[in-house]
Amino acid sequence: MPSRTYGQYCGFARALEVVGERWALLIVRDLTVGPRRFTDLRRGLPGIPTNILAARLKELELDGLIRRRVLPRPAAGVVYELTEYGAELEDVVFRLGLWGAKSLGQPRPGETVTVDSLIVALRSTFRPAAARDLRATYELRLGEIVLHARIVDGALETGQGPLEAPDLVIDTDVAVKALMAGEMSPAEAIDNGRVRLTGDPSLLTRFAEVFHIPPAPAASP
Amino acid sequence: MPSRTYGQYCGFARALEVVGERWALLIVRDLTVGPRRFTDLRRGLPGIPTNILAARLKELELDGLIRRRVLPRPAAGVVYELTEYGAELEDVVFRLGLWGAKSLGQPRPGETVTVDSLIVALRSTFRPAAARDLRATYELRLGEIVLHARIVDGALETGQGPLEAPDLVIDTDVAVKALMAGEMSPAEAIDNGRVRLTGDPSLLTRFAEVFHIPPAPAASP
DNA sequence: CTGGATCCCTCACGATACTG
DNA sequence: CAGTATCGTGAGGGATCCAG
Repeated sequence: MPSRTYGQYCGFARALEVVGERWALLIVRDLTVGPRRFTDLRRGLPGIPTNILAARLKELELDGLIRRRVLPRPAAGVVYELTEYGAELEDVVFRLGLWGAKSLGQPRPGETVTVDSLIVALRSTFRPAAARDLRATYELRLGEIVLHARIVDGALETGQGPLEAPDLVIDTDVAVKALMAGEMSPAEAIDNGRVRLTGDPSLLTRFAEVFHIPPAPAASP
Repeated sequence: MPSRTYGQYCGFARALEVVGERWALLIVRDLTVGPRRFTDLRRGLPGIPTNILAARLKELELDGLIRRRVLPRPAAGVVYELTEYGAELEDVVFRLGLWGAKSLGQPRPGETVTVDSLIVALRSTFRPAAARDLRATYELRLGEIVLHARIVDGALETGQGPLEAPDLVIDTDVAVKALMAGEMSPAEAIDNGRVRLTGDPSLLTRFAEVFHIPPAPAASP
């Protein structure tokens, strides 16, 4: 049952046969953040039918991208995690995400933001060069969503949830995308109330430099 | 009619909404090689229904990835070509193709090879560093498929069809993949007759160095 | 509660025929 | 050559149910 094929002996076509099915790459995206339970994935993929999620997980496991692991006691349960082969897709996920971010205007009705997609957004926009001389911890809040980033020596660590004593808490909404894309300056963002800070305000400028969505090229009609 | 959506405000999800539909990225793949007519694309995508091809082209044009251009006389006709935004996907196509190439075993029954997919394969596996001191022209033949590559000063030029006086003509079949992946040495390839050469045989070794599929990591079960 | 399996319904896709 | 029209099929959407 090798899902639908393209009939071409070609690496790229083969890649699409493996991860080109609907939802598949979104599952991979969330798993690049870390191992996840069935229910975690379901929460992170609003609207995915459970049968589809189960089917994709089976296919991805069969193709060697993910591994199903039964947790030892007392945690009990099952997690899915990327194999090394699956993890090699991280870079593609990052680049495709950056490319797609350029087409992100305003959220459409009903669109939500998930923790893991935001973590991926931070990791994919992270510019080590711009973070060389920075040592800071951030806590980012978008409504219910809370996550954190720790920057040390040009390296980035991210995770869900709050931090004990972050250098800066950024309380915001989807406007953070405009900030990261350079469409809104930190000063503007504060002035119009789209971000509210707790901590060292100068770290917001660094944030926008370190997590940066490159601008789209001029439209060619 | 923004095809099916994922309901997430996320650059990556948006990217999949734009190019995640079946066939869409294969069309982009072929267009990275150059402008193509409807019929060219159809030939390069064996089995694509014409209504699907037409629908994808409309969607991709609407999303600003491709441009429909009516050729001036006397050529007459219509070509599709990537816009600058669409062309930014080239790198993702290359990387995904390399990743997928690792899962390419033997061709499955009925699988074909197309010119443009082979050109993309050459361009994505090309290693400028390995070609620094090389100046050579290759003609590659796989059955009916004929294409060429010209390497000058670490730069690569590719195209369909033969060349006037290539330094080396490589007459082969899908085994060329094993050669590029390092699974078969140039000597072996010649010995077992999977490649037949016309020209300077030593250039075959350079070919395998310059166009190289990196090996897969050890399987992690 | 997690981790799915099962059902039905719809629409995107596949195959083919046909037209400007 | 460059598509449009038609129609059948199966993957995906959505709700519900079940076992450990």
